[in-house]
Amino acid sequence: MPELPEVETIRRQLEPDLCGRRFEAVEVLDPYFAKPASAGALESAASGRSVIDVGRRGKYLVFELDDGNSLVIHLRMTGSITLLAPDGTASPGDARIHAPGDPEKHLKARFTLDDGGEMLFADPRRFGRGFIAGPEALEAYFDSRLGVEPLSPDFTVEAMAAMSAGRTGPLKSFLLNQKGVAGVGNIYADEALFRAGLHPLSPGGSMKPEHHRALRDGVVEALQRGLDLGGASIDDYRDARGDTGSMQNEFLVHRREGEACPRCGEKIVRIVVGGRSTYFCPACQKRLRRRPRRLARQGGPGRS
DNA sequence: CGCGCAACCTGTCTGC
DNA sequence: TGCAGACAGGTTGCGC
Repeated sequence: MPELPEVETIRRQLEPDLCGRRFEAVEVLDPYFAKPASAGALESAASGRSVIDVGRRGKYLVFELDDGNSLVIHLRMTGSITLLAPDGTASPGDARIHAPGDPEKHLKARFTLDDGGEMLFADPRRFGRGFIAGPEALEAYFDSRLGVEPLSPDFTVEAMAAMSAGRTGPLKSFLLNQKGVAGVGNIYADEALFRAGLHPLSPGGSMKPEHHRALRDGVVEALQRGLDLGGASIDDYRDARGDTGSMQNEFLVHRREGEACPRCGEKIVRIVVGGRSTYFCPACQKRLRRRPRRLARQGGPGRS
């Protein structure tokens, strides 16, 4: 569920209320949450520590602690974080209320704050993870998994060209690979490709300079739109206040199979790419040829 | 190294 | 109503 816009929305809500606060108590209710480390290790490393900063890298939330270590949380598919006010105010999406059946069935971790508030992590599908890491280990962890931050100045047309060069896999898979652009998931990959006018099955390396720019811009615009709307709530997603986002009301193609393309009116099609549902407009998003056009002759404008 | 796909889990919805 | 099967925002590991 949560991709960059959703995670960033949560981060922005947590930051002002969490910075300067101390984790009075930390309870890991499901050992899966702390895997591969132990629940006890996470509890003891985080409890008693104050939060210096709340950051984000790709889809990871990073709570920087006062001892130099960081608590890192990834929501994966269905994880959610809910911040409860000191007075115990239960917001509409309160994980304990939202969960069907047993009120605490999906609650996986509880971080009690020194002002009486609570940060709750819930996750019905149990894919979400939390761990503690020192600065060097954390840098190595992210460096080995994540590429450029798409909303940073580093995400240039040149960067897009470099990371896609020579790739034979489909553009959709390329966007989902976090080592290229960090933070794009299934929703925003479809939206970005539509905005760029690119076919999800076109090979990454088939893009020409104008396509590099179009895709870079498409990714930025799709993510920024999602951020402006507080994320997309298809099913489970709620922000840290328990509210839904509204990006789902403005999907251009994602989950709109059979509906009219907002640009040309053609019916939107659903295919499966890399095991993931993929939606696009067959009229607006034409496939590119296998390889980029070569210079016609040896004597052409050379590479100086 | 790049790529495709199964696996990890649980819940919900659809079709028979 | 019951039940099998498909599908769901992500990432990792394995085989080729």
